[in-house]
Amino acid sequence: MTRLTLEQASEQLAELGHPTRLSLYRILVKAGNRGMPVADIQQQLDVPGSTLSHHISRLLKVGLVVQVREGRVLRCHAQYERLNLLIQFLMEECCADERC
Amino acid sequence: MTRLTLEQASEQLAELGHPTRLSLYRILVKAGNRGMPVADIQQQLDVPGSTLSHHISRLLKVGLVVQVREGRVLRCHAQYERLNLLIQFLMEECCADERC
DNA sequence: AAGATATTTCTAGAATAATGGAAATATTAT
DNA sequence: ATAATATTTCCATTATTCTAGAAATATCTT
Repeated sequence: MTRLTLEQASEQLAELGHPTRLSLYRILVKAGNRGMPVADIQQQLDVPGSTLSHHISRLLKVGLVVQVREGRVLRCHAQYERLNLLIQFLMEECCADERC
Repeated sequence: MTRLTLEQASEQLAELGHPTRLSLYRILVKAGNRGMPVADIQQQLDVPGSTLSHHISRLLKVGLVVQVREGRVLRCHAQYERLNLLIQFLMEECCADERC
């Protein structure tokens, strides 16, 4: 994928637009390529499992996060590429006019 | 202001996370420094006035848009600085780990 | 002052999202 | 097979957001 549609971009923005999810996403960004198991995220965020799971699944749905199973642990990874596309989308046309 | 809090960032992201508002915001970004009157935006977006006003006020609330009255016209302007802060926030720590 | 224009505020109904406990599923260990 | 662990799915409740008509406000024109 090389470019987001308005729909895709607004969906992703909406998912990042929740404090718990934004925090979760940043934890994963910070965790880098090794990612992080759900349990570790939960420890950092201090929310009930079902709530956390709900938020993770929303980030999964829009492709900002990916999960890989490792035994009984599910490891989550931030999808940097998606964030880059989103930022690209936000900056598009930003200089169609004058200085920016 | 030089840095957003998580709360501020998530509020702004939530407001951009709606297709009509994202579209509206991009129209203003594209319009550049001269901005655009509400009526002109309405013509481009084709939504009822009260709906448009609601969306504009949400963007105003988080500082992504600013309005200046010119007679009976209200001219809207995108606040690029805010978007830059937001993008900065999203990219923070992005390379705390390895390649990015 | 009255009328026209631009836009907002009020209001209410419909839709969507957030939260978290309890039950279900998947995997590993004994 | 049973138990233990990790996580999700189900469910119901509460809260928030969306939408748009109608009324209100602000400004300009005559």
